[in-house]
Parts: sequence; structure tokens; C-alpha cells
Amino acid sequence: MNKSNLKLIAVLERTGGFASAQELHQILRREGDGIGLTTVYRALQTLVDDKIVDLLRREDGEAIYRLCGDTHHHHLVCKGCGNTVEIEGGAVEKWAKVIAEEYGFRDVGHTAEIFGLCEKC
Amino acid sequence: MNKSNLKLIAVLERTGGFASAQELHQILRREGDGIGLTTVYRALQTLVDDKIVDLLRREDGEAIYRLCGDTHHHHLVCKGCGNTVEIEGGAVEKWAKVIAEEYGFRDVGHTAEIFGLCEKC
DNA sequence: ATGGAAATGATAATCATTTCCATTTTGTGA
DNA sequence: TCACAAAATGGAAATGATTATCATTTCCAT
Ligand SMILES: [Zn+2]
Ligand SMILES: [Zn+2]
Ligand SMILES: [Zn+2]
Ligand SMILES: [Zn+2]
Repeated sequence: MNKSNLKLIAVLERTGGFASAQELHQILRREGDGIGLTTVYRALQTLVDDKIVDLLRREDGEAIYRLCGDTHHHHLVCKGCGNTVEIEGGAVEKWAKVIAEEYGFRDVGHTAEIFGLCEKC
Repeated sequence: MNKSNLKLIAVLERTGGFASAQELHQILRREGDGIGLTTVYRALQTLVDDKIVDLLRREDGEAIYRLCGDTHHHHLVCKGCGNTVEIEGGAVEKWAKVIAEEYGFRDVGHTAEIFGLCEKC
């Protein structure tokens, strides 16, 4: 485990939730760390390979990362104001598992988001 | 519904399954159609907006498109070969509804995808 | 036919990510 | 400590998908 990898783990811990490589790089730079963008990408790649970090995708395809072991959850997003609530997957978790087994899939993950208009909007 | 949109629907019908914008453009070009890449992207965008086409992401973040049936459904996608199965939402539908009500959201929709490795991969 | 709106496509711009490569840091045995 | 190879680093350029511009063409109603 080299220095850069530890830095990335630390910043992911500090920020919590998801962040893109570019965002993580900016955060580190803002904090005075002169780490290069290349190194950020490289560190994230190895952390993903080592299953220390999860890789997901934003709506636009950009890769976002989070520490594994963060509690798994989903989102309820307001289309109007962007306000977001973290919610439990509840029935979704079992649903995903059952379906995957039914079709013989392994190494399975899932995404589930709810979006609508909140009370204020 | 303009000419290009219909062309894209036709080629998606012909090929079946998912394809990227670049691939669809190449296919049309190979078939002698001089359609521009810009138009392919534009047509796919409107078809997605009109819920005629589904948009998903490859493992590397590239957008892939497929005709969707009119019935609401979800997807089980193989990260290895891209093979996709349309599945019923089952418990997800109620989950989304209950959560949305609980938080006072209206005009609500949801997404839910499962991804993993199929038996062959 | 004619004028305006919509559609089209070539080109350039954008933006995340990867590749390349020269330089620096680190670890280790003499 | 010293030498030296391996690993790590980061800037710059390359790549590749997607989007923005904009001049031109096609449609369509009058
Ligand atoms: Zn709102
Ligand atoms: Zn879940
Ligand atoms: Zn497969
Ligand atoms: Zn559903």
C-alpha cells in the first residue's frame, strides 16, 4: 500500500459518499496536496482492483468512487431542487439477489434510485 | 417523428440488443446511409426522452441504447458480454411507491438495474 | 413559388480517462 | 552510508465519446 493510495482512502473517508476522480483531485489540491491527476486515477484503479473501493457511474457516465464498507443505500432525489435523501434498499436488496440467482448471475451488484418532486417543489 | 429517428428505430430493431451511438452510426454508414454522427446522437437523445429507447452504460461508461417495450421493466445486465435480460420490477415497484409517499414526493419514477456476470462469462 | 421553421452534418470544442516518458523517491544489499 | 534497481510520481500529449456551433438543406403551409 503506497502513499497515494492511503491519501485517497483518507480523503474518501473524510468526504464520505461518492466522488469522481476529478473531484477527489481538486479536494486534495485545495488542501495543499500537490498530488497529480494521473496518480489519483492510478490509486483509484488499484483500490478498485483490491476491492477497497467501489466504482459506480453517474448518470452521464462519469466514474464515481466510494469506500467499500460504507453502508449500502439508495437515493430519493427531487427533480425540482435536487434535494436528495438517503434511503434503505429494503425489498430491493432481496429482489436483486433473487433475480440474479434465478438467472445464474454471480458477482452481482445493483442500482436503484427514486426521483420525483418534493413537497416544496 | 422525423426521418432520422425512424432510421434509428429501424436499425435498433434490426440489430436487437444494445448498441452504442458510434456502433449504430457505423452500421448505418456500412449500409450506405450517409447519416451524420451528430444526427445519430440527436435522434437517440430524443428517442430516450420519449421513452422509446432505453439508455444504459457499458462497464467503461459508454452509453448504449436499445428499443424498449412499452411495458415498464428493469434490466439484468452481464458486465462481461453485455447480454441483457428484461425483468419485472416485482418488489421494487411497491418499494418506490411507499418511500415516495413517506417523504411526500409526487410525480415519481424510479430506476433499478442489476448487473453481474452471466453463466458464460 | 416563398418564407420561416425544423432537420442535417461537418467541424470544432469539451471533458474524462489513458498513455507516455522523464524525473524523483524508496528500499535493499554491499 | 553508498550505489543502484525498482516503484512511484506527475506533467504533457493522446485518445475517445459526447456536445456545441453554425452554415446549409429539406419541409411545409400559405
Ligand atoms: Zn424539491
Ligand atoms: Zn441496494
Ligand atoms: Zn456474459
Ligand atoms: Zn419498476
